[in-house]
Amino acid sequence: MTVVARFAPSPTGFLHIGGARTALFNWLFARHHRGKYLLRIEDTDRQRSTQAAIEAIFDGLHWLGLDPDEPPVFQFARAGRHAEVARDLLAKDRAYRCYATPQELDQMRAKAKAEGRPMRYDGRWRERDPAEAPQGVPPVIRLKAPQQGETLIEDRVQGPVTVANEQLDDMVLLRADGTPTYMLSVVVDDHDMGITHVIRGDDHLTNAFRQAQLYNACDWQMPIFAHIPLIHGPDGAKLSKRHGALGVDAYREMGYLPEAVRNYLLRLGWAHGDAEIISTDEAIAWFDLDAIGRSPARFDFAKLTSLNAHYLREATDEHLVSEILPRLQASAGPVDEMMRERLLRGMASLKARARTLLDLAQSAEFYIRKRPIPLSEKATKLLDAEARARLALLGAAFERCQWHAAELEVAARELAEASGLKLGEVAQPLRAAVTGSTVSPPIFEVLEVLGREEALGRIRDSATQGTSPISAVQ
RNA sequence: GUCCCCAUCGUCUAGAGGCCUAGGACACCAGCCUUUCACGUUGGUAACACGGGUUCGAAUCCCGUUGGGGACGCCA
Repeated sequence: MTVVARFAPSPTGFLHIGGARTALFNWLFARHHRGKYLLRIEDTDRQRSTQAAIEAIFDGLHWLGLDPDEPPVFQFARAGRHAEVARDLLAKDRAYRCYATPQELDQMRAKAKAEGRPMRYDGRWRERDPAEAPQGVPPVIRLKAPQQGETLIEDRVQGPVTVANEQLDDMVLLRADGTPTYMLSVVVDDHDMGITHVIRGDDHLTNAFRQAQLYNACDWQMPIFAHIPLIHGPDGAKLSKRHGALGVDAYREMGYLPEAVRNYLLRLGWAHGDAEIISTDEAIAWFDLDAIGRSPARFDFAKLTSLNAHYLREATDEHLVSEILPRLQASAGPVDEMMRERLLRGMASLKARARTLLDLAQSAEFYIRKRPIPLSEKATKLLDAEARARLALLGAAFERCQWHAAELEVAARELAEASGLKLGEVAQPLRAAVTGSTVSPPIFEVLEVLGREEALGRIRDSATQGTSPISAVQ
């Protein structure tokens, strides 16, 4: 049997992180079994579905590398087919028209709650003669669900789960206006699309019982279900926006790499021994439903960030430069070819220190600043009269150097030694003058990348002019 | 309220009756490295929710308690 999996989001908001994980699991499962991974947009709620949300889902999936294997199916477009199945069921006496009004249903629920019974429709039109139908009330079509026995789901993650059929009521298939409900649409679409495995959030587990009844009523074979636990916030409660319930695009904006997000999501509720850093090929080879945990996982930004730092270090310098370029241009102005070259040469050291693309862009800014470069508060404080005097000496020494990191370092060490100073006492002012900050990649390497003219210029900008070197050292 | 599901360090998890003195990762703390910050590296703190069984033996199986989550729409 060829595996056909699907991701079926409703376009009522962005592609959130939980949805992304569901998509990832479906994608991995399909790849692992050399099957297909499809996308279905569940847009039957015309009020809440938006084009913007549809675009956000496509973009988010694309960014994560989870594009479907076939063009997406739009559920609303299939409403006719859904209604046809409902009429079919009606003809086969497996469904019936119900004329209960919303007010009646409200009363039913209130009464059931007061009596401590399940809040269900009582089936009052199930066997009633349609001739008794009230005038002018458009009926809904309900499934004639079994009333005895129990319904069993052999869930691949949760194991066998059963519910007594008395707990379930006769669900609405077709609304009074003739449009299909979600339950009907999902079952018909999954069947028609040849879906073999339904991998989705735990919140659908109870829906699966009702869907199972529908499959039976249609005499269709049921797909295999796998309900994966939801992602919770750090406090164990529902994931809130503040805690990560954001659109995938928000993670992109925060400077996370898609590889990192995927790796993080994969390890949320799934593990393969002690493996932490998992490549896509490994994930495909190892992924299976059996290893999915049954308990909900809490979202943890710290671990995501740590993974991101790893993938940042693994990324090519070229790629990272192009990733941060737009951000740099926005914050520090246009970037010319020479600056781009500097970024490229400095990237190896820069990326080892960054955790997100945001960090990276910020820490790279000094490479593209025009003189005189802005100094941070700490850098300004560091550059007191004494430090500036040292800089003047250092600049003079550098003038005589071949412009290589190693040689510049020797010159600085010699100067420090001659003045009875520690290297840091010379290097820190130098760093402040050249990068505008007290924190940077190794400073002699920075000097080399920056180039003789620019570096010497920056040193001159901060050095004390016309002060006697002798007095300045003291 | 009714039903369903879940329960190992702070977090993600390994663990499928003896390999467990409970392993790894993130976070945290300390040391080393070092011109700063990182990286790296060495070490450390830290968990089987509780109570009953079953068994020679239980983190692992069963029951209960507690705690958490989810579902109960003519939403999806």
